[in-house]
Amino acid sequence: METRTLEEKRSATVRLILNAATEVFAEVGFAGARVDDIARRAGVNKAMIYYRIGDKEALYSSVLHDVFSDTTNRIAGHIKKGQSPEENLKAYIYNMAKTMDNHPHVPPIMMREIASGAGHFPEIVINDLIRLLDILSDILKEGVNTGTFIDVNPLVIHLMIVGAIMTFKKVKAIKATQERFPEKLKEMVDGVSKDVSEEIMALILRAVKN
Amino acid sequence: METRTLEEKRSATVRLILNAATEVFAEVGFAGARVDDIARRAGVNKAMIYYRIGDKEALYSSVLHDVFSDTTNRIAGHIKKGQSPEENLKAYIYNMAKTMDNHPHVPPIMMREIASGAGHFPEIVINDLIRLLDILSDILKEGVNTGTFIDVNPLVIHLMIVGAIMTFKKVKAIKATQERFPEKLKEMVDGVSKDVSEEIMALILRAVKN
Amino acid sequence: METRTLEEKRSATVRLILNAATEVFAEVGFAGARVDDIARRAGVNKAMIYYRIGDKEALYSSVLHDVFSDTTNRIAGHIKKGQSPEENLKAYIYNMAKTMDNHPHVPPIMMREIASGAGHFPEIVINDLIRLLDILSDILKEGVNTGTFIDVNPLVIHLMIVGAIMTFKKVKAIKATQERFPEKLKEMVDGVSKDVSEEIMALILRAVKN
Amino acid sequence: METRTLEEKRSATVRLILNAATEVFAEVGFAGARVDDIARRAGVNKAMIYYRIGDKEALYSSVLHDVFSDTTNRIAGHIKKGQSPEENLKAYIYNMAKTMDNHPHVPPIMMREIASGAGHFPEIVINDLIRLLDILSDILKEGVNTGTFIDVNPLVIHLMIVGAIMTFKKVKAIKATQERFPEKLKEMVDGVSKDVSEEIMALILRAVKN
DNA sequence: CATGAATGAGTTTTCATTCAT
DNA sequence: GATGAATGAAAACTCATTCAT
Repeated sequence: METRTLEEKRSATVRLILNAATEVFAEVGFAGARVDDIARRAGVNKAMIYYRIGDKEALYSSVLHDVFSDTTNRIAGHIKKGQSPEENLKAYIYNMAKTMDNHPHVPPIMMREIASGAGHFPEIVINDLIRLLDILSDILKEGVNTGTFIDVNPLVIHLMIVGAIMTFKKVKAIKATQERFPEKLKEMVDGVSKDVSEEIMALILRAVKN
Repeated sequence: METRTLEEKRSATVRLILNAATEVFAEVGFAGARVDDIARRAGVNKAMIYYRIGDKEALYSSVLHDVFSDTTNRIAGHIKKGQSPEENLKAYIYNMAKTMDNHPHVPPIMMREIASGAGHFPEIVINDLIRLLDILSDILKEGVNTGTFIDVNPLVIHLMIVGAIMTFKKVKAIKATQERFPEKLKEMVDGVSKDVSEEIMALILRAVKN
Repeated sequence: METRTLEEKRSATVRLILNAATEVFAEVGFAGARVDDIARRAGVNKAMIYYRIGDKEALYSSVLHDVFSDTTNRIAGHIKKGQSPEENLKAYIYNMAKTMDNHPHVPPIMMREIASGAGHFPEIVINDLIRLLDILSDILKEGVNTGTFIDVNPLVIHLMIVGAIMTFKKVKAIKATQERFPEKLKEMVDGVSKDVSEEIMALILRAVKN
Repeated sequence: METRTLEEKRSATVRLILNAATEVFAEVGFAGARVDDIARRAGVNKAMIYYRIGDKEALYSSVLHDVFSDTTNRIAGHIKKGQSPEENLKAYIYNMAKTMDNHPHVPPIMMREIASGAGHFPEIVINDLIRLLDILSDILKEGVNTGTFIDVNPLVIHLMIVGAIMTFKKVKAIKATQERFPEKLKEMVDGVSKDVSEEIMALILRAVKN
């Protein structure tokens, strides 16, 4: 006796598919993913994927778009004109880390995308990423203007931040899963207070502060 | 007129296979790689791969081992007791970047490995990585002892360095290939003087120096 | 403001479906036809086809029946007792050609049906065809009786007529569509005065006239 | 202990595939054919078809080429300069019929090809057909020059011949298979002395002779 | 040693058909 | 009556791996 409209029903199905696909693509990448597997996890018929979204590539694009589109919005929303460059930089890093906490699929998908030359990235996702870099660039520029920051390349800063967060979170996840995780590494991972973002924030600020 | 021994011929064949396989795995990952393709690029018969090395997984392990084994040695060789922590940290970063220049396949393979939970990493490679972290850890510790550095987590530092280098080099490579590369990004990439390692060295030093 | 009765509405829908189906079956044959495609072209919901007509085979039968039923009537109506055998034979050929002009889907459907062993032809259609041959047979017999024609097999005559008309019309249609249509063929097609039926009429008459 | 060379083995496999494919395409057309079925009939692994020939379309093209290429050669070989136009026209018709006897798959394949707009015909096959028409055209022209024939369109003549032979042979084949074959038609088919080619030869000659 | 032939077991994709509303 | 959602079954196609020579 569910009283959902057709529209609701459809988008619910699409949601199930995208979520399952995101999971699978994050775990094993595009080539490693099995459409069968995605359908099973989504609890829908395999043909439904083709009916609603399209072939495997279209599905992957949808996932990329779905996953990255709001990431940028989320971060952009926390950067404010009134705040000091230092506060904004902190917000940038903090929200980046938070987004990756909430969307644990983003790091692996992103890493693989970069690894394979970003060939799958749809225009729109690229634009999101650029918007993100623009935001960081503005923060850094303002910092330079106010004499707070030294002049640094925003891309390098971004990569240091993201590279560290992304990989750290992934390594931590691996640690949680694998029993044969080396003791030495374990210590290092645990050695990080509360959250990496704190540590990274501190380091990046030291690096760029005048 | 061939004056090569069988042994030489064999290892030459193995070399061809490993090189081709490294290329392919770097480009498209394990799941995306086609044994056919590897054989074709190596210029050897496909059955030869099975005869000499084994199945696809064995081939991948061989590649991982082949690719990572000397990376650590190379870096370790440049860290010297007599040098100041600052100089050693610089050497660490510089040689990391250099290694990735010489082995452009390392970044993508590594990124994908981390993305997929490092399930393929053979023990020996893990050990290499730990040895690397140990080296960095020692450098940082000595820096703390001599009052040069503040106390930071070596893993986070490592990831900031490697994440930035790896991704930057890959982004640069993408820029070189894709024509539809966005203008904004192009500027940022080109904005980096000569080599990223310089920029990163400077930033990391500022971050950790007391 | 619709003033159509339900009955009218229904038959209008059925008409849309049959027309679309005829088109599609003519273009790509039974196996090549997609129910989806037929529904889309008809502008009706796919389920409607099943509701109103039945499965794909039932649809095909309906189309065959729909397409062939009046063909015979049309031709039969033009053959008259009072006319000379020669005039009747001309009428036979002329109306055959005319029918195929008005029902351009008949030739391809018929050709394919024959090609695949006429397994789909419903009894009623077969009977129509036989009635047609009977008509021709009568014309030829009367011609023999009046000393006008020599004794020939009506089936062979029919096939010569129909084979030529059918294929010629199809080749002409192909010429109109394909740009890479060979020059030589183009000339031959254009070499035919006004209508093939004229040419064929003349030839067949020469062939059978005493 | 078969002592065939690799080359022989390969072409034997290709032969098996092409023969099976020809059969199946002739029976059910391109869209109706199942690659699985073709492989089964050929007694080879399905993957072999893709390995040796390519996808279903490539297979179909190969079949068309295989089937039509020697048809033309066969007919061309029987047309001689020294012979009278009348003899050559007879040879044309006779050998056309004979070829279709030996290659019973040609008629249905051709009929379906024409029905679907000859979209699959590879250039080379089209050229074969044109060569055939050229031959007929030359025969007819010479007949006109020597005063033997009236001036007629070779394409129409060709279609009358081929349409009649093709369809007659197919109808005869259907008669042999189907038990519910109508009595009337049966008589007409049986009414044809020995071979249709005789009947057609006579009729066409009457039609074109001066 | 080396290689081309061959294949079993998937994997992606399509499509006629049914169902729930 | 009509329609969009959904699916089972099958079809096309791929690929790691083995085999015979």
